[in-house]
Amino acid sequence: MNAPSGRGTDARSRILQVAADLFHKQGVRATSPDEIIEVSETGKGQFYHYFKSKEGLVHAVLQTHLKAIQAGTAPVSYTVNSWEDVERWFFAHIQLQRRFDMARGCPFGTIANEVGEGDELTRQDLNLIFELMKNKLATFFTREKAQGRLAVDADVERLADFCIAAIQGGMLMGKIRRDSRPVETAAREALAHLKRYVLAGPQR
Amino acid sequence: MNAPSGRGTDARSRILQVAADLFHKQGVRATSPDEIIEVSETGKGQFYHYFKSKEGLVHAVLQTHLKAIQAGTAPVSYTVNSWEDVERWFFAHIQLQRRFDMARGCPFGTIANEVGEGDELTRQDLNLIFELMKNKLATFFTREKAQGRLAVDADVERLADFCIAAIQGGMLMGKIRRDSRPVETAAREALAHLKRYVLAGPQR
Amino acid sequence: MNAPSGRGTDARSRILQVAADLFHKQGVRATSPDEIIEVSETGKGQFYHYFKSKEGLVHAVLQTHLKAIQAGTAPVSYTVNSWEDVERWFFAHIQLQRRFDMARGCPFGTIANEVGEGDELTRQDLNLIFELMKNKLATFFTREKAQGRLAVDADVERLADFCIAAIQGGMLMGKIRRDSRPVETAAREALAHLKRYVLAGPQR
Amino acid sequence: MNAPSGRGTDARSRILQVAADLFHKQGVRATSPDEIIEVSETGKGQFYHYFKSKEGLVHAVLQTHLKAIQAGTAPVSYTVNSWEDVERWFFAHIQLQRRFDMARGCPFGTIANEVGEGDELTRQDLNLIFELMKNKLATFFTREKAQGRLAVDADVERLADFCIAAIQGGMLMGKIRRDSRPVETAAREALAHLKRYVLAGPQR
DNA sequence: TATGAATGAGGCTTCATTCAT
DNA sequence: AATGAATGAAGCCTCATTCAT
Repeated sequence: MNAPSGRGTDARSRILQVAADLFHKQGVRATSPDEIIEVSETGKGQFYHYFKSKEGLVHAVLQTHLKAIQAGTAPVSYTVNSWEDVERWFFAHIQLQRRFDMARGCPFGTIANEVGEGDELTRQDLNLIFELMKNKLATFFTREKAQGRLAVDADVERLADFCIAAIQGGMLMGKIRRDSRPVETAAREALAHLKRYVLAGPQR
Repeated sequence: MNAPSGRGTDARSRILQVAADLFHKQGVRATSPDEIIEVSETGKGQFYHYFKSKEGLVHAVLQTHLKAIQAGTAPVSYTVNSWEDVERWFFAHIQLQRRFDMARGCPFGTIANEVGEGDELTRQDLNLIFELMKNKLATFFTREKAQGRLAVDADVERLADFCIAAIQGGMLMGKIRRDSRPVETAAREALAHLKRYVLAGPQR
Repeated sequence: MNAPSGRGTDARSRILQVAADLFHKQGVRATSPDEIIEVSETGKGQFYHYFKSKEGLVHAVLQTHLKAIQAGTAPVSYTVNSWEDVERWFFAHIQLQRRFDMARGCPFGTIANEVGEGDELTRQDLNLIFELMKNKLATFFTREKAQGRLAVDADVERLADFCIAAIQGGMLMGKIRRDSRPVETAAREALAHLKRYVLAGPQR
Repeated sequence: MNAPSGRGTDARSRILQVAADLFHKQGVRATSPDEIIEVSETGKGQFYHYFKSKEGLVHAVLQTHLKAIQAGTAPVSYTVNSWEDVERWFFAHIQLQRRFDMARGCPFGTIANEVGEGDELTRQDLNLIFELMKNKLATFFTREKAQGRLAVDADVERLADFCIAAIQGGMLMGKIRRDSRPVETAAREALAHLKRYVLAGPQR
């Protein structure tokens, strides 16, 4: 995602980083190219040189997020190989939100909320991200099930979707209450629900 | 101003209705006073005669929503007196979303997602709405518990928060997938979770 | 100037009073009918019932000032019958300005400054006020001269104009320095200049 | 931005020139960015590219005036090295006013009169200009005094302030009478007052 | 790569006034 | 005499983008 040099401080990366942060903080609509340009200390020309439009930048930002998730370099680890990882996944979201004093929601949820009928591209980009998240969870559940540690009537896909919905909704409530308890509740109840499907399973 | 008769066709109501719809459809930021004025067929002056600013209009819209919830005239019924009502509550949200072809989220969630550090007033307004929603649910759970039909270890407040988080997250996912299944899943799993706390209860 | 009843608190007077104050404080252009209406606690209708336009109000305000000067009820006494009165005249302006923390200039000068090519009516109204001021001063000087107490080469009209210019300029400088010394200086130097024309004169 | 060559035909200079003229003609409040944009044949974007706000433009205009005074390129010469220069200074103001058919006042006085409690920046800018004017006069008076050509009881600072007040007040009166005589009077009387402090002085 | 001038549509708000009751 | 709904032009400013260097 960075320039091949990997310096990470070239204009393109700076714009990308600043944009990601501002989008998270205030949303896409509320963030103007001008603001990004100013904060990233680049020029107008640079902006439109690297990204053909604001929409193009949103795409690039989401791609960057996607790659970070895949590479495991995102602030939240989406790799799930154990029940502890599931818990970690939930609580990492809460941590993230706390880092911003409960004034922000999920970086993807925030952008997702803003997509309108015309933003098909952005919707697809977000879809990819949420699909990836879902798969990471579902894959773990599937494995557990295969090993007889999850109830046969557990629908792994649905459980994954449920996790994402719970954390997204929780973060939204956390943001508007400016209180971490709503998210914590959502996470804990969701976990409690998941655990009901867990079986003793064969000893490893 | 608003005649007690509730005619609903005066400029103020028209603006309020149009604004509520556009805010739901595309968010607050993406909706300009000009657009509201045009669609509601009023004049610029009228807009600022009735609402001192766009923020003031948002406040008025949210107040209207709040009153509609309290009065039971909202498109979703927030009155919960039975487990069927809880189900109805979940599915009414899904219905609402389906009515708009899964292109919109929750009217409150959409606005909530957009609040920034400066929109303290709006945040408070939303808080009131979500508190009300929560209370309606929590009150029912409390009653059930009092009658021995809910497990003693069920935290009614948390269960209510969990319901709201699940439906909010579900609707957001539904919108970005443009598919009703994610919400349905969220609703069903949440319900399943709730039901686990239900006891046989004393015969009436 | 008030309604015949002289109550002084009817809508018309209230508007007039508020307008005079706001015009003095911030000028005519910066004062909107809406602001006057709000502060005077009247309604739109009242405003346009009593004054056919904002310009009409300016006219009425200036007429009121003129009448107050004539009646001797203005905050500054424009009656000049002795050299002490001349001094009083100068220092009353300074007092007035001090009352407003040196944040305002002369009520007439402030309005005068704003007249443009199109405001012929307002210009005439101000002319009348300044003519009146000038006459009050010139009349005194003439009397003094007739009694042999003023040098024969003293041009009474010019001395009067000079007094007005000095105090107007002084007040302007006082306002932009937010310091009373510039006006005081202007007043004192002007007075010193006038005194040079004074003769011992016949004993009374 | 402003090329050192001083071409004066780039957008920024054009805006500055047009603004200075319109501010002088009709005041700051009566001059809209749109009008400046139209007359200067630039675009809205240009305006806000070069000046962050209307207030910023006022600041730039006043800075330009200040520099012109310092550089001696202003329409009125503020350099005073002799009594003829003092006279020239007074009459240059009158000339300036006559050039505009007595329909305008002093470019600085006009802006000064409009400053309100909130325009601290503008007030400071004007202060600088008037201070500069005052110093140019006071410096000359001081020199004269040092050379024994001015009465020892002459307060040079006060005389300078007095000159400025007289000319400012005179111009204001000139504008509202649309007659040059009031200013001329103010100038002549002020000069007469100054001359009273002049001593024969040592022969050069 | 990089800079920043230029463009014009549009966003939010206030203005002065008129009209109907 | 009084109220406040209605109107639309205008005021100040930001937006997303393109262009020339």
